[in-house]
Amino acid sequence: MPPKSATNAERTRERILQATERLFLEHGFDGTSLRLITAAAGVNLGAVNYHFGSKDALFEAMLARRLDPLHAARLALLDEYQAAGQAPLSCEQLLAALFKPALALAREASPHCDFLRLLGRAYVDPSPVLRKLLAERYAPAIARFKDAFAEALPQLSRQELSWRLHFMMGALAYTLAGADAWRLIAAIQPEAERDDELLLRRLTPFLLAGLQAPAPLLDDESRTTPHRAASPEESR
Amino acid sequence: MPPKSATNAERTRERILQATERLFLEHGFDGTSLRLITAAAGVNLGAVNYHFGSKDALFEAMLARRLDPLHAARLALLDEYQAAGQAPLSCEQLLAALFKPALALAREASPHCDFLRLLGRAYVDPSPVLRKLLAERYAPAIARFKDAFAEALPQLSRQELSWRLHFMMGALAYTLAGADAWRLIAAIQPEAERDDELLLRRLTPFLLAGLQAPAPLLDDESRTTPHRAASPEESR
DNA sequence: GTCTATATCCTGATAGAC
DNA sequence: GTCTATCAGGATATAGAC
Repeated sequence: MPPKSATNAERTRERILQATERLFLEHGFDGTSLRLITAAAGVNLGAVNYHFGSKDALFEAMLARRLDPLHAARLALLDEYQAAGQAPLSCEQLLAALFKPALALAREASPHCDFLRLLGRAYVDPSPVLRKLLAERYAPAIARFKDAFAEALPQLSRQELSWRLHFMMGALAYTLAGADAWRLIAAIQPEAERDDELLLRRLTPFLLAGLQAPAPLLDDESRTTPHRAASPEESR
Repeated sequence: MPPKSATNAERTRERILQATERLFLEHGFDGTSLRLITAAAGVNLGAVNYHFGSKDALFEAMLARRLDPLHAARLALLDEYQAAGQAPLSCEQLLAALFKPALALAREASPHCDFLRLLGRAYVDPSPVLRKLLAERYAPAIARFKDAFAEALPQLSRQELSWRLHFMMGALAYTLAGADAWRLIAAIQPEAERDDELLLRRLTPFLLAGLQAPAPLLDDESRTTPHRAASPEESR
């Protein structure tokens, strides 16, 4: 691909993709109209459908361009760790296999793309289009990590583990997305700081402790009656 | 709602609010059109603007109806705990002051309203309308909890605490929202289980451990990732 | 007062001109 | 190949009938 073959068409495509990324971060899928995108990219409305076919396909292309390499790198690192020794991997290692590729790509892509925020937003966006895309595309990669976590945390029941990973995913996605409910609500977050590496280094001990916490004492996994006697209202 | 004194208008209002709650859970703010709402509620489009004035005002009314009592109850419980003893409250107590009113209202409102899911969705929705609403309306309540957490976790710097609360909020909101990225992606979540109380009892030890985890050593390399000696361009 | 009918703008998509 | 002009339907909001 010599500089001459970087045709006008390819540069148009690129401008559309970058505008889509940026606007998606701010407005989500439903809130980002094609007109907003084309206005920001300085291209015509029809160009989107010419290059990508539809809004759905455009967003799929935009996300796949960033997330495919991420998941490939994550699995490669997981493979590497698993090949290194026969003992089960630790939670630290698994978090590293999840975070390090993300950080590397974030550094690589920046400043064109706020990569980690894009990742978070994709995970919390309510649009069925994105949910379905993520579900279909990245299920195998995530399932491998789930199995690895199951080995790292054998004391947890499969159900308990599922929930813990869900909690972890929530803290991660919400934080990355900058879904700043608390920041807005209570000025909780210091103004300037937005250092991806620092953020993940703060997040890691929180998640590790949460994952390794003792399992809660539940009265019975198959509770038939939610006994109101032990209900929290009366106790103090 | 008394059966006879409920005028036609009031019942229309109520049907609109209930439809809005249900559809917002599924589609988010941007994805929930007034047409969708009026079709579900069996009322005319104009009725919404007559009763509420605008889409924004409708969603504000819908959320305030649920979240105002929640935050009032949370603050009342916090007051009660703080009045009981002069020692700083524990994290357990603070989580209880956050969770117990939510659970009580969830039980009360159900099955008309999936209260906790509504709460979570409101926190993760990308729409600026909702973000602004939550920020302006519930800032004082949340700030009080932040101060209380600062007393409960004196070993954490203010900045570290801010992040931990942010992480906690993420796990909470994401889980409550049923933002089922991982569920969809990896069938992580067991099918049937959706028991609010059980969910919060699983979440509590995770959050407690995370909040109380030792603070990361940010300038020391002793807590870097395992297995790999060389981290990619460690420049700080 | 309450809701029907309508107005006006915006959305995603396409057919066809350059 | 790329973009202009335009479509049919959906978006919110309002003017006016009962």
